[in-house]
Amino acid sequence: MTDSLPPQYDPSTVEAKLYRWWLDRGLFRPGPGEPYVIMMPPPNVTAQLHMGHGLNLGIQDVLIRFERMRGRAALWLPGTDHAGIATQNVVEKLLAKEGLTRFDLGRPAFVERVWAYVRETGDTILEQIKSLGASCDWDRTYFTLDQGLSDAVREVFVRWYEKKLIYRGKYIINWCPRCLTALSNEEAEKEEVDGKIYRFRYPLEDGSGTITIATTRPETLLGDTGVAVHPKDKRYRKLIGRRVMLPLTDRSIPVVADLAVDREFGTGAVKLTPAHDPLDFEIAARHGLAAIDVMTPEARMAETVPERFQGLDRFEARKRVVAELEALGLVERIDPHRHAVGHCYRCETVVEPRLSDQWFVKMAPLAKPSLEAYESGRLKFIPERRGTEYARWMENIRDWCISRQLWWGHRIPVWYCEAPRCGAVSASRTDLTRCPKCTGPVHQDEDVLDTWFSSQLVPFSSLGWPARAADLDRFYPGHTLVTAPEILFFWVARMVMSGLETQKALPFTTVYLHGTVRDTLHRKMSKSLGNGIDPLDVVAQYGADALRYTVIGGLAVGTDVILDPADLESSFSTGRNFANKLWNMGRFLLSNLEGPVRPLAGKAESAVEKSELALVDRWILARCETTVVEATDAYENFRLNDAAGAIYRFLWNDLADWYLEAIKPRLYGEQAGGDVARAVAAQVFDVALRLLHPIMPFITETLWKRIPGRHPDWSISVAPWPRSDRRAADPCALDEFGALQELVGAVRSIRAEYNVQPGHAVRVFVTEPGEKVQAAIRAMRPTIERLARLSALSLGNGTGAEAEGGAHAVLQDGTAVTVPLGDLVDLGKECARLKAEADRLDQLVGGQEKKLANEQFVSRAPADIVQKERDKLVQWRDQIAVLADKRGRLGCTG
RNA sequence: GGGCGAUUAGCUCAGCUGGUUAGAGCGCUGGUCUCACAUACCAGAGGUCGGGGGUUCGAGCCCCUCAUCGCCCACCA
Repeated sequence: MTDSLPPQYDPSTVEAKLYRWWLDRGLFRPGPGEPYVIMMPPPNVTAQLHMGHGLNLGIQDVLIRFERMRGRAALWLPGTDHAGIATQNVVEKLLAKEGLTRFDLGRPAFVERVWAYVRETGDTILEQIKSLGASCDWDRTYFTLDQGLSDAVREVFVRWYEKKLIYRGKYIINWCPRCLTALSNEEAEKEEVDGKIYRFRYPLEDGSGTITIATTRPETLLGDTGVAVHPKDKRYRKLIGRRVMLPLTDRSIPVVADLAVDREFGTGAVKLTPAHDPLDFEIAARHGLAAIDVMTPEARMAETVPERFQGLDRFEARKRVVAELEALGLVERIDPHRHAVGHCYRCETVVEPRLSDQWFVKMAPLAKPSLEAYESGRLKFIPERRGTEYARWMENIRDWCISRQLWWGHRIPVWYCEAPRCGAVSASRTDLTRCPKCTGPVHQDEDVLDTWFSSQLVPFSSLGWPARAADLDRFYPGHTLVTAPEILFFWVARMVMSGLETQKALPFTTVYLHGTVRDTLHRKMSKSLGNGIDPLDVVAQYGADALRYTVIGGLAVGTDVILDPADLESSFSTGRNFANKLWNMGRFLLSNLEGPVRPLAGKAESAVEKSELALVDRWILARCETTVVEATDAYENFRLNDAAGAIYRFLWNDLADWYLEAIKPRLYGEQAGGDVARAVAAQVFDVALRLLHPIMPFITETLWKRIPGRHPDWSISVAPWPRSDRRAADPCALDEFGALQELVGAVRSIRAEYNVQPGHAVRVFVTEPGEKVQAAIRAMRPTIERLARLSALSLGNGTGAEAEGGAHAVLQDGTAVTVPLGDLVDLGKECARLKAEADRLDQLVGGQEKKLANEQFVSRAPADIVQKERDKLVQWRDQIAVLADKRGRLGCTG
C-alpha cells in the first residue's frame, strides 16, 4: 500500500480527478431529506476568480458540506450575474481597441456582441470556482438573463408597477459621466476628498451691494436660478425677495427664504442650482424656480451656458469660472474643504448629480416588513452588529433608482403609445406591438434595469418562479446567505424585501457577513493596486485544500483576512503542510491496516472490549470525543476557525505526535494489543477525516476512500457526521495521559538541555510520584520508555544512585524526575537551573500567599475558586520542597 | 458630523458569560535524515495583553478617557 503512495502529497494529481468523480456520482445534488439551501452570490459573468471569492466560496462550501453530511438535502445553487455596467464596460473597452464605440454598432449589434462575449467567456468563472472544490449543484446553474429569470423580472416589475410601487419621475439622480448612466444611491460611493470651498459675491441687481454665497462646485454657478437664505437670518432678512445679478451671465435671479438653509454653514447664503443638486432642487421646487441643466451627459458644459464655456469639461469650467470671477473681483475667499463626494462604484469617476427622468421603486412599504423581520428575530445577522447597520438602512431608506441608460440588461418592460391623443404608458409581461388602450403604435422604454433588480430575485427566480415549480416549493425559503458586507444593501436587503413582498417569506434566515481579504498593509486586494493573490496560482502551487484551510482557519467571525501577496509561502504553507501531514498519517496507518480491522463497538464477536483498551487508547478516544463536540458546535455557530483549529490539534498534536508514536510497538508486534490499536486508530482517523472534510474535502476524501472496508463508490462527502458518544469521554484517561506527557516532556527537556545524543538511551529515576504519574507508569511503562528513549525507568525512593549527580526536574504534582548523566552534567549549571525554577515558583507562592491571606478574597470569592487557589499553593510549595531537596543532595550553594 | 469595530509574541491571529503559571501557526535559536512525513521530529527563546484612570477579593476580558488604525452611514451648499 505504502508503495503506491509517494511520501509527498501532490494535490494536483488528485483534486481535478476527484472533483470529476464527485460530479459524475451526482453527490452535489440534494438528496432526500430536510432541505438546506444556500444561494451563491452570483459572480459577475465577466469576473475572474479572486481571493474574495475564495473566502466567500470556501465558507459556503464548508457550511453546505457540513449540512450535507448531517443528512440534509443540501442545495448550493450557483449562477452568474449579467452585471450590466461591468459587462458593458468590458465589451466597450474591447470595442475601443478596434476604434469603435457602442454607438457605431447600434443597440442590436452591440447587445449581440456582448452576448457573444458572454457565451465565449461566461463559463470561465464557474470553471474557476470548481477548482476550489465547491460542491454546488451545477445542474441548476442559472444566468440572470435566462428566460425564466427574465420572466421573473417582468413579473415583479409589472406587479409593482400596478401596485404603484414603481413610478417614473424627474428627480436629481447620481449620474456617471463615464458610464453615461444613472446610478442608485448605493452605487454612488461617498468618499472623503480634499476640495475647496469658494465664497463668491453676487451683486444686487440695483447695484446697492452684494450677497456672498459659498459653494464647492463653482461651475454650477452657470445654472443658478436663485439664492436662498434662512428666513430668520438677520444678515439677509432685508434681501429676501430682491434680485441679484448672476455673474458671468446676463440673468438676474431672486433671493428666497427657505428653512432648509443652514445659517451656520458657509456664509448662510446658498446659491441654487436645481438641476445639479438635490437640496437645491427641493428648495427651488418650493419657490417655483426653474432648473437649468448646464451639462451634457459627459459632464461637459452644455449649450445652456455662455458660449465661451460650452464644451469645457466640468473641472476645466470650474477653473475658468473662478478665474473670471477673480478678474471681476467677486471672489471673497477660497478655503480648503474636506467633504464627501460621490464616486461611481464601477469606474470611480466623480458622480454628477443631475436632473433626469428615471424609474424608481418606492421603498418605504417594502422596508417596513423587512425591518420587522429583523426586529422580531426571524432574520439573524452574523456578526450581530451587522444587523444594526441593516436596520438603520431600512429605517432611513430612500427610493431606489432602477433605470440605467445602458444597453446590456433587462429592458424596462414599459411601452409608450405614440398616438398623440392617447400617450398611454403600459407595463407589460409580454412584448407589446400596439397600445392596449388605443391600439396605436408603441415604442419600448430605452433603458434597462439596474442589475440588482434581477439579482434581488434569485432566491426564487433561480428556482423557477414565476412558473409553478417543484424546486420552488421544496427549496424556498432557503437558510443561510454568505456574502461580503459590501453588498449588504445592494443585494441582501433587497432580497429580503422582494422575497417578503412576492413570496410572503424570508429568502433566508441567517446572513453571514464575512470580512474582506486584505494585504499586510490592510488594503483591499485589487487589480488596480496590484496587491492581489490569484487563487488559481495558489491552487496550482499548494492545492485547493491548503487555500481553504488558510482562509477558513485564519478567520474569526466577521474579521478580515490578511494575506501577504509577496509571500505566499508563509500564508499557505501551513495548509499544505497539514495536508501533507494527513497524507503521511494516512500512508502510515493504511499500511498497517491491511487485513481485517476489528470493530470498536457493536455486537460483532470480534468487537473490541472496553477492558482491552490501553490507557493511550482510552485517551485518544476521549480526545476524539472532545473534538467531535467542539468541532460540531463550532460549525453550527459559524466559528469555522475554531472548528479548523480543534481538528488540526487533534490530528496533529494528539493523534500523530502521541498516539501513533505510542502504538508503533503494538503495530509491529513488539507489544501485545496491536489489533486493538489498529481498531482505535482506524476509528479516530475516520472520525477526524469526516470532521475535517468540509474544510479540506480533497485530501480527506482521498484518504477516507482508502480505509479498508470501504466500498469504492462510497464518498466521505455523504458519510454520516460523527456523533458524540458521551461514554468515550474519559476524564481519568485525559488526566493520566496528561501526566505521562508531562513526564516524557520533562525527560526530553533534560536530554535537550544536556545535548544527550538522540540515539542514546538514558536511565530515569522517578521519586515520590503523584497518583496520576503512578497510574501512567503502571499502565504505560514501555511506552514512556520508548517516547523518552529510556534504557530503564526506576521508581526510586529518593536515595542511592539516583541521588548522585544527575539532571533533575519536578513535575507539577511534585514528582521528582532524575536523569543520571554522569559526566555530562555540569553541576553548576544544574544548580542554576533548579534555582531558577525554584525562584519562579517562589514568586508564584508569594503572590498566592498574599491572595489567600486577603480576607476579602477568601470570604467573597466562590468556595471552589478559593479551594483551587489553595491547592495550587500546596502544589507549588511541594515542588519547591522537592527542588530544595535535590539541590541539597547535589551540594548546590546559594 | 454621527455610529461601529480593532489595538495580545518579530508577523498573522485565538483567548466563549472576569477566576489554571496568557495560547497557536509562521518566523527565530539549538539538536536530529529515529523504519509515515525534513512540507518532518524534539527542545527552546520571545509578551508590563496600545496609554492613563476606575469598578472588583480578583481585569487581556467590565466602565470612563486618550491615542492610532479601519469600516459603515450622512443632501451642510
